[in-house]
Amino acid sequence: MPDPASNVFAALADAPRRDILSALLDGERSVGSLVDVLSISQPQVSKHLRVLREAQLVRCRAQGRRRLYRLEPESLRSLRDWLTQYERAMIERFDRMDDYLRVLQQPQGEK
Amino acid sequence: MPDPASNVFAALADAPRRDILSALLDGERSVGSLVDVLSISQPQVSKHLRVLREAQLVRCRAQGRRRLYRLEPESLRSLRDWLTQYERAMIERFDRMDDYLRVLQQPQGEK
DNA sequence: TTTCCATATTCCAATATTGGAATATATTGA
DNA sequence: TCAATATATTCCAATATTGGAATATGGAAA
Repeated sequence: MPDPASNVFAALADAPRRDILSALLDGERSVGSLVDVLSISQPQVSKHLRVLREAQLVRCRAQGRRRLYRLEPESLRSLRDWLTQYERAMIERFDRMDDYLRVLQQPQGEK
Repeated sequence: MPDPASNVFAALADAPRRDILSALLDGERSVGSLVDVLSISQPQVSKHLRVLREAQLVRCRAQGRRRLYRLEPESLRSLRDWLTQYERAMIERFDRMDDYLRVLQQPQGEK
């Protein structure tokens, strides 16, 4: 899965990983602290963190023998950018016509 | 993968499926029209559409023997809502302190 | 009804992902 | 150096996902 967008979505497609991100919402946390908060084994947490790291969704710094993980805003921002184009397209269509007219709309792009 | 959020992210984790969504940006399209635009086989397109349908990312209506697919705004909107909580948390933190202070910040939630 | 066209489904082999258990690495303290 | 702590990695069996080929379904036209 080489392209960055696929990595991000695949990383987010697993509930335990979203739980990890959610636990990082209020700031940096060590791996052990994540193990305590979530009910996942330490090796699993480390594996999930690796996936999140490779998707650039989290960043990690060492402090003594702990690794402190925090959210990486950049990756979430590019996700938002991806979403924005769809929202814009929807809004344009909603602006152009109401629901009733949309039902009557001809399909586009047929050969 | 039973929860809706995981379904949405998993559906988006595949580039061909994002290509399909992108092709639907300017309106409804039949399956055959998608096969022409993207370079994927018809059975593959149908399979991808099924995944997108089950994630509620697209809707389908029949017109004669064709199936016309279009984007489903609701699902994208809930994705945006999920994102928003992270953006809010980031913005709050950025408002509270600049980068230099963030480096000095104590980790939270240690036992 | 028979045939054609558009789409969906099934089967299969290859590949990827998951969780658990065990183990490895690295840092700290005695 | 040795032991303890924190985290990461590896190995394995089970399960899931992918693409291709073949086939099935269902509507439309003759």
